[in-house]
Amino acid sequence: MSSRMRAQDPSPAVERPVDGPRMTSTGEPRRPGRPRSEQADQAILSAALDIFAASGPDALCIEQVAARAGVGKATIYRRWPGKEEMLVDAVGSLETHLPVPQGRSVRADLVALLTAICKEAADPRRSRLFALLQGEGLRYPRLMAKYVETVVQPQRDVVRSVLRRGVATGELRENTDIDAATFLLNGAVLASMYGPEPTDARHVKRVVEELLRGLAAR
Amino acid sequence: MSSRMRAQDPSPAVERPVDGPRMTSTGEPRRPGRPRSEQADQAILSAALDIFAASGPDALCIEQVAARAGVGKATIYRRWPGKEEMLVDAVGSLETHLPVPQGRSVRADLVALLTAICKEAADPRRSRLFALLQGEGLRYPRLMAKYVETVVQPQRDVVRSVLRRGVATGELRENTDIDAATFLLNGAVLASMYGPEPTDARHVKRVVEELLRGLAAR
DNA sequence: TATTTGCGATACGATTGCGTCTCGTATCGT
DNA sequence: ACGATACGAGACGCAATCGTATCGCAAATA
Repeated sequence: MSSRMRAQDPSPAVERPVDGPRMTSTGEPRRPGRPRSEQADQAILSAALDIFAASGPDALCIEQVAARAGVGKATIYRRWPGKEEMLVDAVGSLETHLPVPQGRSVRADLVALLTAICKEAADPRRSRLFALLQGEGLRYPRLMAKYVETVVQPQRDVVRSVLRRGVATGELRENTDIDAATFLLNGAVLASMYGPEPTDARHVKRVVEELLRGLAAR
Repeated sequence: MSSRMRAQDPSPAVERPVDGPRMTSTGEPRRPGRPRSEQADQAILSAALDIFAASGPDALCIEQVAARAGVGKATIYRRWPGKEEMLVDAVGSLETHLPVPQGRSVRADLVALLTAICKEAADPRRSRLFALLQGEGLRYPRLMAKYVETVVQPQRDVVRSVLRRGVATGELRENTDIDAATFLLNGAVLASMYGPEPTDARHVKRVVEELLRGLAAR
């Protein structure tokens, strides 16, 4: 859901018969006059993400976004009342593509998942966004919440489901602490984002391996 | 080392006989005139850290720092040429107090260390600093480097030394992947800094426990 | 005491980004 | 055609912050 009622959505409650040209592509009633450009929408959000990644939420300025998107400032202010609202929608436009766990083994599933997450994180748009939100989250709570909802939560949910299934099938200890394990796994990915190295597949494999085996000597 | 030559340190190479009042507390030659106020130094650095934690490196402005420190702007510009140089020294003034590993067991040492690290991280000055640097590190490389040198590196070194000693004493598997384990441990602490919960001692214990035992069923 | 430097305070011009507004043009429904 | 709305472009005034300069006073050396 958008963070703000758009001008072209006067009221979702208004019902109209389906009669072709009066409806937008989303099936809602349409206002007279020239419709807003979907292309401009996308260009703005994309430019916002790029500049956000490059500059952070403070240094990002509407004028830059407008310039890069090739639109006028008014075109942005017509859609969002301010910087943060625009960014919330920009973050919401991100999509997370995670592999579906194959279920052959917890090890294979975790490696596949963490590899995919690290790969996504290698996209500067996401890694910078992520890192910046770590720091600015407190000052941009809605932005932070949107990011967690859009990106973080799905990742964490999949990891947890893999761990839980591992316990169910007996591949993992019965009394495995799912929360602690999730912390360890998420954290390892996280910590890998500091360094300059882009976290290759071997690294992920080693981390999963160590966690499954445990450090303690037998 | 300071990021900048202070005016009162014209040249470390100049040698002078020790003759009491002509020397500063650091034993360096002294200029005529009123010496700079150590109190102002400390007030500025402290205020800078506070405001940095509250606002981030962009929103932090010299005027605010001067106001909170109770000094004039000129007193700041007399010491540092700009914002980043001041912040580098401010970060350098942080001190890390880590417990010395007792060596009774890897488990106990790790729990003690991670607990201390989490506790330090609960200080907003540090946690916000840390989080902000995650995001702004690329734009403030010297600041980031100073923080890593002052805070991160010591922590990582101690954790690694504990793991290594564990391998030496046989408490940990001989072929333990120290790098991967360090990632897991650091990451778990890191990941815990997202949530609103302040990462209590129980959490740390569980994380260490799971990592030592391993998730895999026997 | 004379000199030198630091002090807090504040005024200053320059720069930057904000959010509003107004152009003339383009694209819709009627 | 006509009214309505969106478009790109950019001018405008406002506020914040920058870094410099200048007060008169304080604290040190010589």
